[in-house]
Amino acid sequence: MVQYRPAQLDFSFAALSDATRRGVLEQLSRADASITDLAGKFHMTLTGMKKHVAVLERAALVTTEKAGRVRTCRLAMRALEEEAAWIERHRQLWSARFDELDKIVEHLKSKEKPDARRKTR
Amino acid sequence: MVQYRPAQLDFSFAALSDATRRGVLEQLSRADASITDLAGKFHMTLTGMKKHVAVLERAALVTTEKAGRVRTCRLAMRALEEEAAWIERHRQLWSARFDELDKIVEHLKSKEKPDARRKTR
DNA sequence: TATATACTGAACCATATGGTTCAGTATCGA
DNA sequence: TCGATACTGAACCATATGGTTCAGTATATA
Repeated sequence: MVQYRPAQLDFSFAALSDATRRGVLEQLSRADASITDLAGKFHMTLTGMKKHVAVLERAALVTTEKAGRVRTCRLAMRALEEEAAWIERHRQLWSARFDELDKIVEHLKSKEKPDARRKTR
Repeated sequence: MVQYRPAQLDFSFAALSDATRRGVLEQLSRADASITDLAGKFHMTLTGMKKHVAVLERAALVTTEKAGRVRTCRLAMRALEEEAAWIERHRQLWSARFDELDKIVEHLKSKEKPDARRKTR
């Protein structure tokens, strides 16, 4: 039931492109935290941190829930599955392509061997 | 010898956060291409496509070389290794954390069983 | 040599991002 | 009930992004 709208990957890769937000994810992987906790840890105003958390929520990497005054942030269960899938798919495509190139290079090398030392560049 | 400056991940995740650029990577995984090729394929001006390619180069996902009039774009060999590593590391951290939560949930469930049907929410 | 091709760079535009401050509102605890 | 705490929202700011047009420069080609 996961929506594969292209925008989803846009949002999650964009969310991962900021070191503070990657830090927040790392932090949340250790323990849930409030906005105040996170703002303190990353030396930032509450408002600033709230924006980062909003970006992580939009990317569905984090969920939050407010109880009383405190909004608690936690990792989303599905976190990073889609992103890992995209990257893995492409790594495979590409390594296939590089294997091809390797073969071509090997082929060229074997043809060169007979009269080596022709053009170095 | 790969530089692990934090900015590198910033650049590569940012590069991946745009559907056009992901499309360009996909295209390049099939064959090298000139700026003109790519601009045509993605219905964009040369100048616009050149900017996207510049972003992919900054992220070290693509390399380019100019021969005569034509600049040829190709995938960088190292492409996506670092990004995949980051994501995998975190997927592991997080699944560990979710396993913990599962245990806690199981524990609570077993305690609840005696008098189930308490609070549905 | 003249023309077409392929790119490059500057300038511009609208919108997004990453941060702030300031002025609230809501809730907790003494 | 009063003060402190925790967040929220609006407004602002500088810079980045994703695109364009226009005016070049360099290279192929007829």
